Amino acid sequence: MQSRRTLNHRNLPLLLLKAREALMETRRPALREHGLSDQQWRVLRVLSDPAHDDGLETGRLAREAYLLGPSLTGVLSRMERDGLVQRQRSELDARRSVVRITETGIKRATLLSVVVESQYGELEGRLGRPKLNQLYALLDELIALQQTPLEEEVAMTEEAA
Amino acid sequence: MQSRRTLNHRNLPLLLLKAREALMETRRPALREHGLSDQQWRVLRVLSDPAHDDGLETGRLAREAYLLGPSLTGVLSRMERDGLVQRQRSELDARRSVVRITETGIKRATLLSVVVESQYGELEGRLGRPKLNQLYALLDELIALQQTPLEEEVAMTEEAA
DNA sequence: CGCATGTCAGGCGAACTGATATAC
DNA sequence: CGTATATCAGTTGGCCTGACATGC
Repeated sequence: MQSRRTLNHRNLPLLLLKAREALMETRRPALREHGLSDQQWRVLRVLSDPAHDDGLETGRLAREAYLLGPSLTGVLSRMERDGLVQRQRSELDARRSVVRITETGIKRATLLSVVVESQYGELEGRLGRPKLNQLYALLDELIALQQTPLEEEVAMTEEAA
Repeated sequence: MQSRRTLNHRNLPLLLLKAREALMETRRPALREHGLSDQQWRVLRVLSDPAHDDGLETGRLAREAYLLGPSLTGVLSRMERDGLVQRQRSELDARRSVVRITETGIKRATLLSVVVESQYGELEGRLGRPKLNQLYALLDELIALQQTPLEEEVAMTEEAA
């Protein structure tokens, strides 16, 4: 017999949150020592890719750093205040804003990358490369799954298009 | 050759965040329709376990719902305002506060459980039970890992104890 | 007394919605 | 014209630290 109002499944979102927090617990102190919030580090990490040295539109940056537009605006103004990035209007399309990492930002990112990389090394050593890859794969699949709408909805969307 | 300031690993915390958000994207609308924040639902879910019908200390509740003490205080006062829970001082130990779910809270939780359960069913159907279990296991292991300090630190801690 | 428990106070960064300039 | 882009304005809920009252 089934007891009333019982949830039969494990709490997957909570499990994901805990796993993330478990990782961030070792990473956060390093970020904070260098004056970065979680979101600022996500942004800096994207911009520190040399491929973006010529700047990146905020729209694309928001997608890659997984932030909403208005949140990114706030994050960027704090980072600009701290000399980590620079913003300027695009010359080609004046609606767009382009963000570029500064030398200070590069130094900060380089420093932190070393720490983060070493923490990945530690993790790999403990969990093992195969399991880590397995985890990546499962997460990728889970994310892709949720982005695939149900069939009825797909049909409707395609009809509308 | 290695390019400068490159991060060689995938961004696992971000991946975990995206996976969580992917799940919550389908769950959140239901929560919001019933006037619950993510954290409120975590709390309600714990309290809706019939085993806690006689109340739960806020300390234990905080651990189980994965919230910090002061955050829980705020969450609970909003939930009390909305008639979902009741708080009262423990009679045995007047330092402690005991939270109990109300009838309204039970109804709300029961309703939402149905939705959430059906979403798990959907997920299982798409991802497959084996992979889901694999994911649980990997996340459990990851969480446990990070809770295990390094050996030196273990030694130091035990020495201190 | 020291210690544990919960709450309060206050500041903060970010989520989020809706409105607004701007320019394609 | 309508659409797209970024920002602004403002509210909110929660994180977090430090202090505090209370009672073990």
